[in-house]
Amino acid sequence: MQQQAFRALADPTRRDILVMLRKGERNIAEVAGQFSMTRGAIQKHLNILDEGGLISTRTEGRSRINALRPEGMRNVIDWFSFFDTFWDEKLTNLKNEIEKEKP
Amino acid sequence: MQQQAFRALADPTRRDILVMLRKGERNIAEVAGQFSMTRGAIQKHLNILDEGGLISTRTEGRSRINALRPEGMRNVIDWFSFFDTFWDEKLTNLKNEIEKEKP
DNA sequence: TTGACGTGACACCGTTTGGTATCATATAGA
DNA sequence: TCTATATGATACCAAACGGTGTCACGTCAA
Repeated sequence: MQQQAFRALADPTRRDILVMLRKGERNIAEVAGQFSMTRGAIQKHLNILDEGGLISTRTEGRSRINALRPEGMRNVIDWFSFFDTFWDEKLTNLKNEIEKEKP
Repeated sequence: MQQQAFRALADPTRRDILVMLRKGERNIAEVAGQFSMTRGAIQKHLNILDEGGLISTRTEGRSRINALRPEGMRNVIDWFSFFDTFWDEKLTNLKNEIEKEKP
């Protein structure tokens, strides 16, 4: 799953989608409207983001709503904590803060 | 360059190499010795990590020494600061701490 | 100088990825 | 019901990627 998250983040379009979703949830067509790319391509990107746990999706009528999933980023942050003691401390603290903020 | 860093992090072998380099710098053969993969493949991975700014390399005699480059991670952390205010504050503080630690 | 060693640079191959086009399904609304 | 809309699924293509093998070059040591 962590691997899926890193893979999802490797594509610039997908990172742009995440930045876009920061402003609020969107269905596939709305996301696709912001990119010069077909809906099919955007849908694939959204699927990959979902597999990486970076977004959550739910179906509402005939729309599929995509929303940011901040705790999915924890999988990425987790990895960074492998580094030296300095990083480890800083990132562990950060993770704890994120935990506390979760609803 | 930020894109190169994300791309470099997308491969599990490359992430393992970074974790390995945490223990100290290594030449190509030494890195390759830890993986069931040819030296050529490892060399390619090291090149990609270098392009992403995640490691630094220097030639010493006939050896090429690869070392972790923690500030290269900043390019990645920078991107995460695009998210919400909470994340922005936490990560900005983290970045500042890293800045202070730089020699 | 000779030879072993570490590396850089290619060429090559199979697989994956990014993107498009197309068809099928399901839902909202007149 | 009929129609337009939003999506899911699939096939397909070109390009990029992961990995191997090979050869040439520079460096260290005898």
